Amino acid sequence: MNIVEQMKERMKEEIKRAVVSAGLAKEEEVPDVILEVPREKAHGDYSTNMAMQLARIAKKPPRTIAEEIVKHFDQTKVAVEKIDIAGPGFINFYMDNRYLAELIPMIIQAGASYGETNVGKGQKVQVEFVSANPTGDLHLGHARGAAVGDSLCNILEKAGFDVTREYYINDAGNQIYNLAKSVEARYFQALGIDKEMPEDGYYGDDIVEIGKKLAEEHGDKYVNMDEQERLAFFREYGLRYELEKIKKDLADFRVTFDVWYSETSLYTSGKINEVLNILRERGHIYEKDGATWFRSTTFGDDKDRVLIKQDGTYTYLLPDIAYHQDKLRRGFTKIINIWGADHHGYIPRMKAAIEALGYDPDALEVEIIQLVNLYQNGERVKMSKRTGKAVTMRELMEEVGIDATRYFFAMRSSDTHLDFDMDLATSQSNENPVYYVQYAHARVCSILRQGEELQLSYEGDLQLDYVQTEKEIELLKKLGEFPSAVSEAALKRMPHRITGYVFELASALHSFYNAEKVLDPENVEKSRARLALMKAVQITLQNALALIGVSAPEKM
RNA sequence: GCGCUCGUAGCUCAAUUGGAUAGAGCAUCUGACUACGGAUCAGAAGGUUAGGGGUUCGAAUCCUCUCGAGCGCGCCA
Repeated sequence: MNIVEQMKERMKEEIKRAVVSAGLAKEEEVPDVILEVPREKAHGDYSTNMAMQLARIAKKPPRTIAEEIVKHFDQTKVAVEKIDIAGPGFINFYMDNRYLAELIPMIIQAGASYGETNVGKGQKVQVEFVSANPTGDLHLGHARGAAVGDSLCNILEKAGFDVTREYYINDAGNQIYNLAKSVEARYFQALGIDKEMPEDGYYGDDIVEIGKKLAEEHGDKYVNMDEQERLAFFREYGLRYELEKIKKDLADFRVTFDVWYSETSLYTSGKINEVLNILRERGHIYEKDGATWFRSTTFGDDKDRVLIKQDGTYTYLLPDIAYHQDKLRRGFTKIINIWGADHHGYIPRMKAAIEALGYDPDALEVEIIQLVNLYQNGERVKMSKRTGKAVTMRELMEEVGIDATRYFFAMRSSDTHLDFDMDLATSQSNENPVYYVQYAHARVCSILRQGEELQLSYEGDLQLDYVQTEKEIELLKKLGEFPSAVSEAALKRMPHRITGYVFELASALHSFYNAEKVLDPENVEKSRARLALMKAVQITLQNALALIGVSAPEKM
């Protein structure tokens, strides 16, 4: 807990004490004190709505209550300079903000760990994201999921959760058969032999590549082979090729996973049969029309769901239920799935399954990522899976750059539709917010370099009294907010809060920079104190950018 | 037809989850120290939060209806 948070806690306690000693409510009746930073600067540094909340309990008008609270509030206990009552009964506190300078040495000492909190209390959380089928290139939507998922994981870790990142590989079922058939067709075509693509084939360039590669490496070796044998080989080959490509794309996007979980492994390990038996024993299974059904309507789903088809094969749902049971058995008390919007209708049946297995359905949380529309040259680029003409994640990284792409996706709340403007994201100008933040960092680095050249050090004893102008106080406040920004973003699963935070911090830095000089050869102590402030800003910018997977360049 | 998500400045998005005069960026307009890096800063203008009704001290946020958009509604994954 840093100084800002400590002060906030002390303020809350003092407000509560004042309420009780004013006789407005008994100790146990006092609602949780909400202490906010008002939007308006004119409303002070902190503000509470306690008087309004007490209106019902104390049976008095809010403004009267506010006056009594203020009367009993001991300013000397906390660094409060002035108190106002405003509007319908807000109590506004104006602080003596000199204490904030203590943040500087604290942040420098914390270094890369600054911003860490323990709101997660070590809770074991599993986050499953991307999980794209290994049948083609990752595209725009996957990129958004990857950026949001990875940022969320970073944030959760920073906030004290024990996070496992997981990718579910759909390497079983129909689509993999289609992959094998598609590879087969492209292989024959590469050899100049006419062969039709399967009906639900994959038309991406990557499959064409695989066909060529196979033809080059193995010639016509597979042409006359037994079809089953041939398809089995192509299946494995295609799968491995696609998976390696996905891993490479994601790693280059700065996204790595702890676990790559194979759907096929659920078949071979017997976990599918096991979960089926459990559901059966619990009475949630029935047979109808030659198929096996899960009575998910018992748990609020629209209709019951087929688990085993007439032909004896499994639907997608069954292994997925087994997978989710496995997650819970591994000791995760919270499992977060990040899904594309086209899967949102799937949530009720998955929750139903978890409940049917005897777990709390709230253990599963699904974050929906809305679809991305791509615009280029002012026109909407329509995506098509069939023609393989979708913009791939690889293209996006190469054309737009990793920093800009990750920042752009992390910037927006993920539950809204997103228009991705390629021209804007590619432009290396002030239209692009990522440069604004990175520029702030480069600027700070530059100042620190020049401080070194002048033989000025921020190490050792500092005279922090020099840090006191309005711009510096603003900057310090922002620095102090970082840990609570992390906690908020983690608890509300909102990575875009961090993007917002880092932008505000950059803004405070630029504003300070234009108003005050850091290096003043005439005043060594002042320069040193301000250099230390710059160091604290540098650390915080780096830590915040790291959370969203954006680099912090020293020069641009 | 039913369900889910959504509709906020000209554009792209926020809004501390029910709080004060709804905020940023871009675009537009006016300015800035012969620049510790001008990819910056200071300021102006821009709104009936799609629309109506309701709940209460108080609503962009909760309830309801209408309009509009996207996505679902398979023994596909």
